[in-house]
Amino acid sequence: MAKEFKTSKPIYLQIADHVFQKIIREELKPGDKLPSVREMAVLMGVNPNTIQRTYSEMERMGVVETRRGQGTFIVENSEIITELKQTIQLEVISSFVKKMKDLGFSKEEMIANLKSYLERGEK
Amino acid sequence: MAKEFKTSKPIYLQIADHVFQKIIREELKPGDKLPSVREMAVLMGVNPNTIQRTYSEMERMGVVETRRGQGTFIVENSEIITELKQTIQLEVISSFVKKMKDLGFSKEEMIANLKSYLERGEK
Amino acid sequence: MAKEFKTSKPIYLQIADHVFQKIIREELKPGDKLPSVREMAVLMGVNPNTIQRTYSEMERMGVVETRRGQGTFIVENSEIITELKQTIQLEVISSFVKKMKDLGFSKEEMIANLKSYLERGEK
Amino acid sequence: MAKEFKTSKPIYLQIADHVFQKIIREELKPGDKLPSVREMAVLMGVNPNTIQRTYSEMERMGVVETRRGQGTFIVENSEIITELKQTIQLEVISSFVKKMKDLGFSKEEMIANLKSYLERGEK
DNA sequence: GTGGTCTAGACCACA
DNA sequence: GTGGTCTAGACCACG
Repeated sequence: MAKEFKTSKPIYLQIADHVFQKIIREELKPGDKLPSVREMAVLMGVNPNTIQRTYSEMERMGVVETRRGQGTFIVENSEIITELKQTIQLEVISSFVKKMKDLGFSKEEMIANLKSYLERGEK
Repeated sequence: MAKEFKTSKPIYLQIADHVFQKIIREELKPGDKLPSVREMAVLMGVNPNTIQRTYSEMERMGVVETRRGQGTFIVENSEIITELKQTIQLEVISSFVKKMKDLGFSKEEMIANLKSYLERGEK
Repeated sequence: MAKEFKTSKPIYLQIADHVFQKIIREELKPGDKLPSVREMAVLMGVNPNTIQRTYSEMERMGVVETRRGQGTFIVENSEIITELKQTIQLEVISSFVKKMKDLGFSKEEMIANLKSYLERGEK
Repeated sequence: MAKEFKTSKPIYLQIADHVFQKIIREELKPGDKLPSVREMAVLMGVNPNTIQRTYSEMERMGVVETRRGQGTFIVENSEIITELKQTIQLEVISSFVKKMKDLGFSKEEMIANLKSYLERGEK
């Protein structure tokens, strides 16, 4: 399916993002089973080691849990998802604000420039 | 002085960013001489080779020029500053937008969330 | 094998030229894998860092791409070969013309002298 | 007069070329006196050390001779000039031919490509 | 003194 | 295994 990866970011994290987006779009819901490591490896066209890392990372983040002999599942606790989204968003925004401030932009300019970027058309 | 670097980004690029910010803040102006490779290495607490790489990269970007046996200088072309600011800003904003989009936010939400973050007080 | 380098030009660029020639002669084709950094270092009798630099430079020129953990490959784009040949040829010719002009030769003399050299038999 | 130098070639050699061209154009003839090192340094806007090197190099090539207490002069032997021109030209042409051959061009192509380059307009 | 190149050897993330 | 980064220390041409 998706065989092209950016070179700038580790593939295992790109795949995690991919799964994470499916969760956000509710294509994957709490309790759903993820494909096995081997299946996913074939699906994504990568080495199983890479998927293993993806699953480990997602488990570390508390998004996913592995049940011995059964597979990997989205955690039942649905709050974790929204919490996670909040946390990541906060990081993204505060990092953005910091960088723009370093460039010498005021709060108003940040918003204005963001708007004009979005209006110029997305990518 | 500045001896702490993030682990995620190469040190030689972090130092380049550091110089760029000085340029943007006009602490460094067109024609100014940068510290010699060896001096800068001591200042930043890294190996001279690392600074060498920083300077090479900045020269490749057209921000800096080396004059044989004399040192490394900010290019005389004064447009470079605004160009640099534009380029960096574009990177920052597009990266922000991409990440927010991945989190499932619409354009309107991005702006709204940024506003509310800024109103809550900066960090 | 090839252990002799000119002193005038950086070794890492001489090795790049060496690879370019293999590409032009089609001993290396789009998609082909280059020797690993360490292998090439042994082959050319230089330090791995030097090869690293060669590969970086070639990637910056768009001739080569690296795939994480797999190695360095000639880019798939097959136009690259003709482009490369064009670019190098342009450099060679314009450098030649410049030098001959500095020696005080007119265009007609350049051509005439080149012809007579070629007719005397190549070296 | 000439204060801009290419970064690719040592300044002391660029100045030697400059003098050499004057000789070819007969603005400087055998027996003529060159400006003193200090004068020339001011003229070219460089460090006297650099001119010193230029003169040494030209003396090594047999184009120039220094007479103690009098200065630096173009050698009286006028053959040396034409010989020198011949030698350099031979180097330039044979190097050009070698490089073009490496690129896979036949003799006819070398001439044809040189012609078309020259017709496209000089720089 | 300046930047540019190179070696030797190390550690790292990634696949 | 792969490439990418970094340190330590050296030599060079140039000004």
